[in-house]
Amino acid sequence: MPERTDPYLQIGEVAERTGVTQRTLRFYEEKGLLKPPSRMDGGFRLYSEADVKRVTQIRRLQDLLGVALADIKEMVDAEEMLRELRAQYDPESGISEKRRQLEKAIEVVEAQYKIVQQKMEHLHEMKSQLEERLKTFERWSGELERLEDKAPVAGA
Amino acid sequence: MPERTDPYLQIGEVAERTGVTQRTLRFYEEKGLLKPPSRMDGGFRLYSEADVKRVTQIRRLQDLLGVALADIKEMVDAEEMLRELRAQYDPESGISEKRRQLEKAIEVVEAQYKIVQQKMEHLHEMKSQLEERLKTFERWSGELERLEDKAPVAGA
DNA sequence: GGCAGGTCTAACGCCTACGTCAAGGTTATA
DNA sequence: TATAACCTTGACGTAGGCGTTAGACCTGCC
Repeated sequence: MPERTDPYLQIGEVAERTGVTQRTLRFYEEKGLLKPPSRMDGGFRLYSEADVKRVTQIRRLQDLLGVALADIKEMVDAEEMLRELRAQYDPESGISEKRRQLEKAIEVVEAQYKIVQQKMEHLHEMKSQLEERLKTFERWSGELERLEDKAPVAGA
Repeated sequence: MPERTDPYLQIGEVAERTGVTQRTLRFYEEKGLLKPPSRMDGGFRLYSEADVKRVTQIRRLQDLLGVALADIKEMVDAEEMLRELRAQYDPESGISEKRRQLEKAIEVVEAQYKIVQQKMEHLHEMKSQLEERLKTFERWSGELERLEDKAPVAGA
């Protein structure tokens, strides 16, 4: 009788593994970014590995794209729809419903894609500029060195 | 007698041209992100073109790097030091002082550079993943279409 | 010199994304 | 069965980044 369902995790472990606080996990749940996890009899939250992934995903979107949690909710909601789409893969019910969901998902992902692209372009520009500046600095540094050789520091 | 100094701008124009509010401009000044601009006799702020550039620079750092204004202050402070370095380009006074300033500037710019690089790497990953997903969506879309052909929508 | 429209400072407000108690219930282990 | 370690739900607090309002002042123009 193997209790092989999933190695469920308590909130503390999830917090440790994801690097966020327990408060943040409850907060995300409150805001609908994480679906309410299952519970032990006593009320303790039990998270799955999928939840852990979801959290790291959220953090990446926050950090990389710098978008608000409300927008991130849109994105993860779309993901959730996709899970459902993939799960109920019976071609029986609601094909047009599925099409609508799929189109919504495409929309969201494409929006995300555009943000990523724009960011990358702008970052590329910025990178070039920074490289320019670093080169300038090296030149200056060389010039300063020559000046120091000619006129050694006072007190030396 | 040409009054050719600089076409100085009032706060409203700067706000319009940079896309930030007047409040934001005063706020940045308060926080040391913008040096106190000159004033008209009556007290109205008079900004230069350099100030406009500074503002757009600040916004880019905010938007692209997502760093706090305090950190941005460090960056723009370094820039200011460089202006000074470039301005007083007499090799007379304080060579070692200049070296220190230059090294500080290099430090700041390199830090910024690393942030940019990391962001770009992560964004690149994310981009690949998004492309994968879009391909998957296209496949699904095709499958759905075939299903719809076989079993036309109810009500048609 | 009077009016419209722009600007000034000061001060309080607000939203986001959590931090930080407090008081009490749960679980595992000895 | 008791005790340490963990978790629960409130509820208030906070930091950053401005928004908004009030009341007064300036500027340009007729």
